[in-house]
Amino acid sequence: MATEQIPTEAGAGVDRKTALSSSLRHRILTMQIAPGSVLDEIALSEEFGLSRPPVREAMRQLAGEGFIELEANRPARVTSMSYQSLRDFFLVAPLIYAATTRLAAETATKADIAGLREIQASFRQSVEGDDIDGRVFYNDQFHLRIGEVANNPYLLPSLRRLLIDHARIGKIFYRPANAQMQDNLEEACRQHDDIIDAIAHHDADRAEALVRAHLDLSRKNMAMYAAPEGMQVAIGV
Amino acid sequence: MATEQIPTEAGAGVDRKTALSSSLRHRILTMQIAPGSVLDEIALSEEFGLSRPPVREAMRQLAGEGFIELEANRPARVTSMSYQSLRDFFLVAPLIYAATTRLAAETATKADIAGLREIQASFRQSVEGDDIDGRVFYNDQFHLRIGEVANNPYLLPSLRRLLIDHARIGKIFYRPANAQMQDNLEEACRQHDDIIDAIAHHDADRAEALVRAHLDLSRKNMAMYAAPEGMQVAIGV
DNA sequence: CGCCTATCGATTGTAGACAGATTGCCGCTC
DNA sequence: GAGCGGCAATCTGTCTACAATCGATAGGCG
Repeated sequence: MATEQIPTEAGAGVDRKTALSSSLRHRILTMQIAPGSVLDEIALSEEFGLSRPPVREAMRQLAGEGFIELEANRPARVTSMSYQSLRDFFLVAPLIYAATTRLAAETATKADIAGLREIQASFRQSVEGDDIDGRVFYNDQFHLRIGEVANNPYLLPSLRRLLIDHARIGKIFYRPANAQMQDNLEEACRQHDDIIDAIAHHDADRAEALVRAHLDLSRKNMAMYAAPEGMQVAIGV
Repeated sequence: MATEQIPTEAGAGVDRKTALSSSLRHRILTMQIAPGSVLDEIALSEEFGLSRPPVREAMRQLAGEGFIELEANRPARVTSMSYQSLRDFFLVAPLIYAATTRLAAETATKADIAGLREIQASFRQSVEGDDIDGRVFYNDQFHLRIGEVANNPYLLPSLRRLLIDHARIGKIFYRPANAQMQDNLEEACRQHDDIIDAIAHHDADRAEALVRAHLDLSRKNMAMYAAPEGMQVAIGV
């Protein structure tokens, strides 16, 4: 267990607790830690040079965000996934994604657009390179940022929860399997660009349509067994 | 500080940490602790006979649920509310409430219906009596239970977040001010009954329409300054 | 031979005490 | 007299150590 790889994406050298949280989020999103796995408090405290209480605090927080599940007198486990999860996901995702994207299109500033383009640049780089975890991570960051631009505290919790499993579903299904999937990936990348454009032009209708198509692409990319049509949403603010 | 009043609604004598969480939730929902108030770790640890670490754990959890807000090296504060909050609330609430209610109508079992009726009985009792906190609390429980019946892990986080402010908005505006408001309150109570009926008959369309009307009633019950129309949702599963 | 039970080990939960940061106050200087 | 700087008190963040609970294994009984 000398593998001391600490991928603290934010590079928080001093704040080890933040590093712990970020690292765990990243590992869970990229399935370095599989759904259902147990998390050992002592191992984590040693890895990050902390004692157990702050580790436990971080656990509670991650549990609140939906990354892990806690049970009394039992070890923490990474939130599990099932076929039911997939069904639930594709039922709700269009609803939430469409709503956040619409709101983002209405309120985005130039700084917001710049931030989105920056993330998208990293995503495109991951797509062109062979960085699977990067794709998963920056796709997550992209949609999360849209949610932050939308800036509605009631919508964000569900978006965050969706994004966790969006990343994990992606990690499962977006393997470099065949040429068709590579095409789809590049299509997804173009859709990101188009979504940014629509948001930049405050075109909520187009942004919503694009994000729906974006989700449909994900859905079609995997076996159809778990994919209902999803809720339709028409927003008239 | 001999005031050892422990209003643990669940009466969890042994599990003091659960009692702490439940009590804080209840106090925040009923605005016994006002938005923006600071929470003193030491005072809470003394009140519930705990040391600070478990109190801090509970704080992290409550922060994840949206009840309080944490900042580094600063005291925990109850999540604040603003005019913007009200606007955001009525924009998103119809979307989430409609979706959860539809799903509940599709999946509810007889046991679920019985549970809803039980909560509704307590709500009606609070309405007929003069128990304002009871109204706030059981209305919260009613809609939360519908969310639990819907049983979609991606929808629940936002519903929970909405319900926090639904309760607090209710506490602000549903004072026993005038006869009109009393009428509205009784109307809301009848709507609850109707919603249960619609769910029991698996009539998703009717359930959705009812819950939208239910929210409109809330919206009309207060000054119109903060109330946009809200997003429309049409669900075709 | 199989099932139940009791004890042991390991892990979770908690307590009390210590370092680091922040805020408010007081005194000093201009 | 007003503004700035330093000091102290308080609170947050953390650590070490102890208690309680759970799971597994081994032994005994039917």
